[in-house]
Amino acid sequence: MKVNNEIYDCPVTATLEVIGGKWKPIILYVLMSGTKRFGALSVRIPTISRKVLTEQLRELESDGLLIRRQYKEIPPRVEYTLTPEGQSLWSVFNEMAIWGNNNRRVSQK
Amino acid sequence: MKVNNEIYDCPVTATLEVIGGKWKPIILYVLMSGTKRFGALSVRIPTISRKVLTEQLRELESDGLLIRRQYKEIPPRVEYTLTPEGQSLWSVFNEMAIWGNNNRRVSQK
DNA sequence: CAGTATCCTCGGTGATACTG
DNA sequence: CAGTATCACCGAGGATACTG
Repeated sequence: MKVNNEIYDCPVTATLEVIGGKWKPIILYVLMSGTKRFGALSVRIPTISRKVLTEQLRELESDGLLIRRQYKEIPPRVEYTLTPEGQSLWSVFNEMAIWGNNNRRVSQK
Repeated sequence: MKVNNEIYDCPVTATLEVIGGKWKPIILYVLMSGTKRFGALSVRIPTISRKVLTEQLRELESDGLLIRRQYKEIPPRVEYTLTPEGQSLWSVFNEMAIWGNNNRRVSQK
C-alpha cells in the first residue's frame, strides 16, 4: 500500500506500508500458523482472486516477510513460509487484536 | 478503509478498518500530542488536501476516535481532540513503531 | 478560518479465460 | 496445481475554485 511520501516517513507508516491494505493482514495471519501451499491459502481466503493473491504474496516476498519455495514436481507445488521478520509481526498483530477486542464489535468466525 | 468483508471479521482487521489508510495514522499521531485546530493539522500535514483532511476527520469522529468542537466565532475555530478510545491506540502505534524501527529503514524527519 | 463543490485521474481490484 | 494474460471497473484521493 502506498501509505505516504518520505516527508512523513516514520516507523509507524513504514510498518503500515508493509502490513496494511486489504489482504496482507489476513494472509500473514493465516501463515502465522505455519507453512501453507498456494491452494491452501486460496481455500482459507476464498474471496481473494488467485491473481490478487499471487500479487500480494509477491509483494510480501520482496518485502522479506515470507519465503516462496517452488518444488519442480508434476503437479506443481509451491509453499509459502514466514521469515523470522514476518513472524516477528506477531506482537504487532497481537496489540491490534487487543485493541480491536476492547474497542470494536467484532463478529466471530 | 474497506479492509475486508464480514467473513474475515477479526479484531486485527477491525482495527485496521479504523486506523488503516493513507492519512489516518499520521492524523492520529499528530493529535496524540494534544488538541489541534484544523489549520494546525493542515500545517503539520501539508501534503493532504483540505477536502481529504476534512473527510478523514469526519470518519475518525464517527468512529469515536476524536471529538470535533466548533466555536461559533468570527473567524471560525474548530478543534479536534482524541477521545480516550483514540488515545488508547497509543499502544498499537507504539508496537508498530518498534517493529518498524527494528525491521525497516526509516528516514528521520 | 475552515471548510464545500465539482470535476477528474489513477491504481488497486475483480472477472474471465488460458497455460506449463 | 499454481499460476498468467487481458480487459474492465470503481472509488479513494487530488486540483481547483468558491463560501459562510
